[in-house]
Amino acid sequence: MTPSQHLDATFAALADSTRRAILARLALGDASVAELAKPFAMSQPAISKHLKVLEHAGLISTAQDAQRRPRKIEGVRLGEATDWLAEYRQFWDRRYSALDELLGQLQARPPKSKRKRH
Amino acid sequence: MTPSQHLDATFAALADSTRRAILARLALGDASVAELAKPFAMSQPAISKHLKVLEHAGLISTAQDAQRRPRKIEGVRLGEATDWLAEYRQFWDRRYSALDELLGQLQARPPKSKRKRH
DNA sequence: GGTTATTATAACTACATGGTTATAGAGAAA
DNA sequence: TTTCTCTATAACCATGTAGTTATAATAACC
Repeated sequence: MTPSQHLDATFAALADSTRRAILARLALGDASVAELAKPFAMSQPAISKHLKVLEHAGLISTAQDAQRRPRKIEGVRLGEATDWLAEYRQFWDRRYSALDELLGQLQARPPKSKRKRH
Repeated sequence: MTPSQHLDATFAALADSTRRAILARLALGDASVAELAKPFAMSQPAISKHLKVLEHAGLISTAQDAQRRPRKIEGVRLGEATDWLAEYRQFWDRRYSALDELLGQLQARPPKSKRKRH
């Protein structure tokens, strides 16, 4: 898979509130399919499908414990998605620009002398 | 739209390489539909559809200039998506944990004495 | 007015997605 | 061996998505 295809799969997997809730649960620790399905008014096969989408995107992995198939969160793709979004920080984050950064520093620790002007 | 629906729309809009490329172009400055369509081997109506998806997600807005409908990038939703992802930083970012932070500091400036062991 | 440029909309096709129910399979338990 | 538990898979349905071509709408230009 190319990096672009990774982003396709990652963002598509995150574009569903059920799957985001599953990730939120897995952030607290690994969990079986039955545990993951419990909070939802949805059949077990539906949850298995969501898990397949998440795993295809590389956001989770599967282990084995008797009949159970506990899922575990995997961070790499989330990091890549965050990296992609970081390129657009300037469009919402006031702290982004070098000027703002400088102004913030000046406000926190105003220089006493040797101020340069132009 | 609820915050969850915003995330649905945002992540779904980002799950397509054409739309991500359009955002990358708009990050360089506002652009008309024709300008946005030029790099793609795709019909103009197809681009208009992608723009509609992006606008529905609140990632871009439309202005008017004669027949032209220049698009502009809007950062708010990108920021919300980043905020959501930030909750999972610990799963990929080594710098996240307080322990790692401390270890990094120790490595940068190793203490000369009073080293504790266990 | 007639033409040209820019963009949107409509109608259509092919395929993906998100859900269902029914069933199969693998492993533990009795 | 039989039964129970846990999970996956198959078949199906409704809807959404991504593209197409054809056409309409709007504004500028001659």
